[in-house]
Amino acid sequence: MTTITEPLKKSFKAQMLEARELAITASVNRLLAEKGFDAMTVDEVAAEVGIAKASLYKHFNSKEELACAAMVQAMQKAQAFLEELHAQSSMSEGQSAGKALNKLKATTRWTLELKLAGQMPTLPSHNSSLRASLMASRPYMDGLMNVSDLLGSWIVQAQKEGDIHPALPPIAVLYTLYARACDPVVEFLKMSELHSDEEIIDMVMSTCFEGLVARKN
Amino acid sequence: MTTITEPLKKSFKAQMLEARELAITASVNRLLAEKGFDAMTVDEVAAEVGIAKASLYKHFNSKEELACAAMVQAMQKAQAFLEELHAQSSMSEGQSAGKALNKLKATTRWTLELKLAGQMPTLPSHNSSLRASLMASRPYMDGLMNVSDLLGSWIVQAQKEGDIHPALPPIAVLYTLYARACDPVVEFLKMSELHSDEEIIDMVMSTCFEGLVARKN
DNA sequence: GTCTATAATCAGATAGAC
DNA sequence: GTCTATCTGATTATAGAC
Repeated sequence: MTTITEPLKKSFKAQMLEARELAITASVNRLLAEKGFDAMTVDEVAAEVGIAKASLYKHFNSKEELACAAMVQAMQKAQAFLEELHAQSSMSEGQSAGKALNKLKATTRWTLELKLAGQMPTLPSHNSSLRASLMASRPYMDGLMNVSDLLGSWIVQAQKEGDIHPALPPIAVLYTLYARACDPVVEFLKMSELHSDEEIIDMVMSTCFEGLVARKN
Repeated sequence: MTTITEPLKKSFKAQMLEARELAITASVNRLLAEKGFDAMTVDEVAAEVGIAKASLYKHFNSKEELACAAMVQAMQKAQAFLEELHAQSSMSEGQSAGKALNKLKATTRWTLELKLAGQMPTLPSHNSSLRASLMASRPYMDGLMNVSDLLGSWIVQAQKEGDIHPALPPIAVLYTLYARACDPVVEFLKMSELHSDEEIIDMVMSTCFEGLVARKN
């Protein structure tokens, strides 16, 4: 009777496939964080996953698709984090945790922690084939829109609450926060080995939100 | 009589050579700013300079040397700018222009202007063969030391004057300023075409020095 | 020193057996 | 779907004539 076994079989195979692809995107994500898209080779990915390069190409049609899948996964993680934060803050209306600025700070801190842990995939700074692929990827763009909308609303709210400089266009604030995901200051400070990860995060957070100039208030 | 003509001849040839190499580094500098080291091909450089690729390799032994020469030239330009600033401020002791913070701001603004003009060569964010070559290049490292020393002294002075946040290690401030040379926020804002170059610079300057958070003082 | 032509290498992608 | 072996194209670098 195939009516019973077939669906189960299919589901099992699908699970194996999904697991394999998750292992792949995890490796890609790590390599993308470590060396970036250009320096990452498909051979390396295959070696790290432990399968042949040709097998990779059964799952993904190109190096760009490979990287896209990893970026989409990372974007989904970001979405999950933001939604969690959103849900938490709804339960603490009026309290400090509910303040928009604090949500922005928590997000930025999370980003820096991810980066220091070597788990933040980095986009090429210049235009490249990967950029084009990402812009053509619905799941990625949807995720990006989602994240940007939520962060954007927090930025506007924080400006209303007088916590974020009101003269700055929200888009500029958004970009400034996004830029923390690829801030070279983090790597430089890490390389200097003079500070702990926590200290590095605190310094970058401070320069980002408080600025370099001393405050008198 | 070779005693008269020879030196002149030699000097002329040397001048031609220097001019040619200046044309080369200028092209490399532009391409480095536009697409970065990895995406820049030696063929492109040759095409833009208007000579054969093999001729390039008579002047420079590798792609890395080519890029190094351009980076050294850019570094020298920076040195010249800083020294000019230093000399100017010596003549206006006690005045606003002589304040260390203002020199740091002027330097940052100059960096952003260069970047917006497409004349700021960008290093690969991750380790690469170029990094190794630069670290092995005496003229580059000498220039970097020079620039860092001068900026470092201004940072310390600005902290003494109470203008820069005193809790920040000077090295963190230095890195934060260096990072403006490859700040993706500049490109993102430029691409959005919502703001003029001046506005972009003002926004980046503001977030860098004043921070995102509103100031009450 | 400049050129044309070519070598050498590396990395993305594919063929075809199993 | 996975493998080994191979193709293809791009790119760095060089040989050798002038």
